[in-house]
Amino acid sequence: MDDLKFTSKNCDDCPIRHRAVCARCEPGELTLLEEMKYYRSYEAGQPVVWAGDHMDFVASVVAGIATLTQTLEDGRTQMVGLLLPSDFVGRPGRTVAAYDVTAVTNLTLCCFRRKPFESMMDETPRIGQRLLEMTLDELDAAREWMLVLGRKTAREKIASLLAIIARREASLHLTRPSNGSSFELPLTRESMADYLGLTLETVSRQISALKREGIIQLEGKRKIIIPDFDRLQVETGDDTDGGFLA
Amino acid sequence: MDDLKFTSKNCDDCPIRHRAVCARCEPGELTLLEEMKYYRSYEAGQPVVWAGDHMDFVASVVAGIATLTQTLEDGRTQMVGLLLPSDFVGRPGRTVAAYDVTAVTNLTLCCFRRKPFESMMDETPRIGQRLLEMTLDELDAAREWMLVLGRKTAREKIASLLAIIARREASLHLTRPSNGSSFELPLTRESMADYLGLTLETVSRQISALKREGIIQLEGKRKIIIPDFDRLQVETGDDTDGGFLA
DNA sequence: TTTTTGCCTTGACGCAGATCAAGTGAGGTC
DNA sequence: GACCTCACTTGATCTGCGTCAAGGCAAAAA
Repeated sequence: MDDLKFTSKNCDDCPIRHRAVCARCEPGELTLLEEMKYYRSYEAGQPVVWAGDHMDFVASVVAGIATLTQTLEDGRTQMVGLLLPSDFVGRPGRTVAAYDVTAVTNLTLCCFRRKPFESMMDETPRIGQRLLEMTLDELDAAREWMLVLGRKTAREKIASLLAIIARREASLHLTRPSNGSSFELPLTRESMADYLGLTLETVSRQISALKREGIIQLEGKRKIIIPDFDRLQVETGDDTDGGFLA
Repeated sequence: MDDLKFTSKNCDDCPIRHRAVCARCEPGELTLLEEMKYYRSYEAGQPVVWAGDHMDFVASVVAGIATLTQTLEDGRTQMVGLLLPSDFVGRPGRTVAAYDVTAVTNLTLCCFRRKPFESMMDETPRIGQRLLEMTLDELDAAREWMLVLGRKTAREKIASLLAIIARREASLHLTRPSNGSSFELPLTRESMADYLGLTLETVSRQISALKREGIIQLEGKRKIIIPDFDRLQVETGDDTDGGFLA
């Protein structure tokens, strides 16, 4: 775990920046939240909760990456969400986890007990509004992923995933994805397969193919370099007019 | 179109029951909403909006069925949502439609101009709360569908769709899905294929197979009878312990 | 009545991706 | 140094579903 220092008593210099409850808040507005929050850490690979477990807290991701997955009885697994720092876990008004949550890397959560969080929400409409915004964004992401899962080829799926990670990586540095950008893959081949609705062998083969054709470069097994982002973008099968939503 | 009579001036006897804004509201609380609402009708097959269009209203479905779809440039189509009466269309804070919305049957929407709706939301936290709940439900549905799209076989996909429709149908009559229940399919084979990430031929073949094996019965092409709901449930591949979320 | 149109079914065939299986290579432990 | 394990790669084969093509049937149009 990183050496995060959790000393702040108000949101402005809170290092956590759990988007739902801290970003943009009025100074002093969230004193109660500050008082009821606490932290939990998980090792890479550890489960956070299992679907069906009782869950008496909601949380936001402080550091690390977690996944939301669903599993059929025969073991088939589908990842339904990827949780990055500032993402929200759990759902007000529900006491039972709907999905398996697993730490992919070492993970720190900033937790709030459910009950006080819910009454806080009642008193501070701002929190509910932020949560609504975030949930709508997640819904859009889920729907975009439905298109990927339902209609794209294995190759397009891989390209889509890489493009999404590259874009997200770039947005951390407040830039557009550019040529020559590189990043460390946070997921194993198997996790990628679970996200894309493929097998790990197919993931491996398609990554090899993209590499062979020079669309991506590999350093080791996990570091990806994208020499020409537009070329990768073409492989996703998406509209090329760069049409981001206004 | 049905002969709905839109005469009511408050929510209690409003025949519309747009869940987001009317259900459970305090009498008189939503007078402003009542004043700013208006209705639009669409014929079966008509587009409501195209992705990318400017959209100056939000709405809820009064009668009929609509679909949300996404399309790749080469024409591959994926349905990402099915809108039934009381479902909400559009999104506060966004002026551009993210998906194609199409009327499947004849359709009536109850619309609110965006601006007044948004200020109404600011003044009436209850509306935001309802919208958050609904959005979270939609998110769960989208994620459940990701599992269907990513990991289920064609046969399981069809069974899942039929089970969902049967359940929804039953809930309209406030019962659990029972043996011998029947319903009219609201979708063509092609729309089902778009929803399930299949081709219409595969949909047709799998429906024929389920019929041949007596798991479903057909009357005409659209009327489905389910002699034994548990047998259908088995075909979905889902957990059998009937585990609904608490 | 015949023709057209929209929606659906069924068959034959091919291929993308799953499955099964063997092998590689880096890091860790003894 | 020898051995193990874990993540990944690659090959051979199989198969579920897509693709292409030819009807069928009922309602609407002519």
